[in-house]
Amino acid sequence: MLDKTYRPQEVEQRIYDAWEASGAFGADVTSNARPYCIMIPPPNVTGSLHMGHALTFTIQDILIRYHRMNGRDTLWQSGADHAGIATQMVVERQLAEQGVTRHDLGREKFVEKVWDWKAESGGTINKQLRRLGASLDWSRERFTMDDGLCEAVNKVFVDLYKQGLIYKDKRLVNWDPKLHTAISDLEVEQRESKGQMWHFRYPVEGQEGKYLVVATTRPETMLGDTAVAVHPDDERYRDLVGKKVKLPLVGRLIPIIADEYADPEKGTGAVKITPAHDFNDFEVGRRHDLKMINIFDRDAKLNENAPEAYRGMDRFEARKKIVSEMDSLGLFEKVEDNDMTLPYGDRSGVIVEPWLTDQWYVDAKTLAKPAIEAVETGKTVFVPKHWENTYFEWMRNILPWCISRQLWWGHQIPAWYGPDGAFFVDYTEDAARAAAEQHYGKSVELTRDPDVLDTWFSSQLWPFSTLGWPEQTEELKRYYPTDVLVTGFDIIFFWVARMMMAGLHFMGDVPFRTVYIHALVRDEQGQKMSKSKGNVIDPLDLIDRYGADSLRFTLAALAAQGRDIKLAESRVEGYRNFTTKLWNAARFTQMNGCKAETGFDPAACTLTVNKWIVGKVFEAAREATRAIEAYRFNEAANALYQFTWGTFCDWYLEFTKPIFDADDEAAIHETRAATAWALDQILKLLHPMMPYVTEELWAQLADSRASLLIVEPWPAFADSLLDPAAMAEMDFVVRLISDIRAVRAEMNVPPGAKVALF
RNA sequence: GGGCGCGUAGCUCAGUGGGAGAGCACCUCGUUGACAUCGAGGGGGUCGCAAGUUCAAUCCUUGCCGCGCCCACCA
Repeated sequence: MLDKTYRPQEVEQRIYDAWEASGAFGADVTSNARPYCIMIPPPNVTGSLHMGHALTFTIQDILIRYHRMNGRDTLWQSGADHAGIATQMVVERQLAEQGVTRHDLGREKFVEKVWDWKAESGGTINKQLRRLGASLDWSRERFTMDDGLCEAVNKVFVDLYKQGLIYKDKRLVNWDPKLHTAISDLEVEQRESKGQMWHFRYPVEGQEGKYLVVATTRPETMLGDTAVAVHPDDERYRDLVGKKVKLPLVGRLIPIIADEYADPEKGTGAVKITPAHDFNDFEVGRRHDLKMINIFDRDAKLNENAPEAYRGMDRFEARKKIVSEMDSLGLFEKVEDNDMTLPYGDRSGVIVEPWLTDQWYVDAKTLAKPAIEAVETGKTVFVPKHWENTYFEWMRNILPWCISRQLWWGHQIPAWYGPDGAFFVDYTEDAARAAAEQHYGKSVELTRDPDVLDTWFSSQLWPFSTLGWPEQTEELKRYYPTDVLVTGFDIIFFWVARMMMAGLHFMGDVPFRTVYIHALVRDEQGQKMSKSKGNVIDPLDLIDRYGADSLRFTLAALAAQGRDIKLAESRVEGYRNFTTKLWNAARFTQMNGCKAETGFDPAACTLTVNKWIVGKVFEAAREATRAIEAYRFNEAANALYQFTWGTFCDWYLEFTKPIFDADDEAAIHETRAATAWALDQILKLLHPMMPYVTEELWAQLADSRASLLIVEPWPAFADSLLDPAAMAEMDFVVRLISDIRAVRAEMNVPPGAKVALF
């Protein structure tokens, strides 16, 4: 006999272990079944399960379990991302506690430390994913820095280089002065900020007492000014073009140039040009062949190109000093408040600095073309569709992708430098050496480029690198392109777009047929969850208290398309009650001797009430199927919830009571079988969303039957199962009883008292 | 500046060209038998505002207001 309540804490672990041990999660590359593949968005190796993970992996697991039950050979590829910056920061922080920096250790030792850290702490999220019930193929777990994946990264880099799609360039990058690395545009976060705009007088050369007034939000960069620009049509300054101003504090003479970049409406109409420290100024500098004077070091402190008094000074201190110096020279005109957005590094939280460095770039514009076309022609479809606009918008305006990072943890760039700085990019050091020898006519000392690649450079290969590429494996042939990618909108640019580009370029086909973009999970008030706000709901805590199934079902029920999920704990509680309800319904059937009967034919039921529940099962199954196929998980969840509670428990089980209490053996027999059958269908239908409780009930309701997960097909029925006459009759009875109850309530008829209706 | 999404019951959210819904919360009644993590019943909403299309609009169109997000720019 079943216990009175379901206690998930006591069964989940055991069930998961049994599933995993059975090998049922594994893909079978030799199978004749149609494949179905989802690539897990590899969580950061530093990660631990947060609510966003819980949502995305629940959805993926629902899809995987659903298709597995439908007989597909499912591959849900597991693995983790090495997460360059994030991981390096974690390990550096640990070292800092011991008063050690990575430079004290040296590169090799440091990287060793990171691997040690990974071995010890890197598996956290995988344990947590198991608790959620995720049926990933753990046997194929990959890491973005596995040997095979490293080889793929290496090949992609060298191939693209040889195709002219990767190149080295000296230009401005977003420099993170805290982490001492370049970052890509996407890793820069624009934040609103109240700034100020200062107006300074630059004395015009040879015209005593005449000034050109420039406005700037960044006074400290004036030390690197190499021109002042005015608009060619600006009457106010026309006579000054071609003349020079004397840069205060520095003494350098810099030209006044005409360039359309200067906007007469903004500031004073005259803009100082600092080509080495501003993206727009850089372009102006290129057009006018201006000198580029770099005045910052890697910490964004003033360097030797600044006047002596400023050297070594932090950029913001320098700003104050410059303003006060200009003031005392009588060259400060005014300052006004100015709202602006400032660029912050998304990892470091400090303001990034445009800085002139040598970096490696991908020609994303070229790679984007087929990726745009693939979505335009529907080879890959976004669900919901409107995310395609976001994708197009970014892809059509894509800029070169800076892929080199000045870090130690990651894929080191396969480029080697000769003594004179000439470089050789090749698949192996030997090949590079050979190329160098040919170039120099002798063997020379080579040094490898110390930089590593942006983490996303390797994750963009995930859909095929995990399948063994560049080897032409059976897996690659079988599972690529994958069926669906499930992810949040926040990484459409970082990851989805880049997988599209890489997949099309190297595999000649899209990496996935469908991209399902789900919502963000927010707190009850709609705030983004964050540690600093203290509003984080920990999915593991919810699993502890309510069970994994309750959390999963809640997330599925709230996962409507096109809206963020505001998670209220009361919802989880409500769905926990649902699992209890289901459990007790099963207990009821057990108490009444209902057992699954082999060979039971639902179409052969004779009692109207049984025909009715068979028809209702049919309708629920049809609706759940339709909803899951359409990625409408909330509709599937609600349909099954309403059917299980509102139809099966509230009505059908009540109707069976008088049958079981009477002594019509034939009726009792049929009803027992029908009840057991209907409940079995419910367990199967709920299994993708609530795998644990359904598996436990499946095992307890009949002796020695095999795991629900392993053998049971998803319920699909012929239309003939629906008996319209029985459905109409019973629906009428249900409505009639409801009405009678309402009337009795309205008339205040005491329970048990009889009332005549006319 | 460009784009996207959202405003439905006290709260969290579904939904549809023709009856306005669910869960939670609230009120009334009910515990010997599947389930109080429950059952039966109930109160509560001019579906953001305005105009238009339509026999009919919460739903379609336009405008406005409010909220959120993304991208770009920012001397």
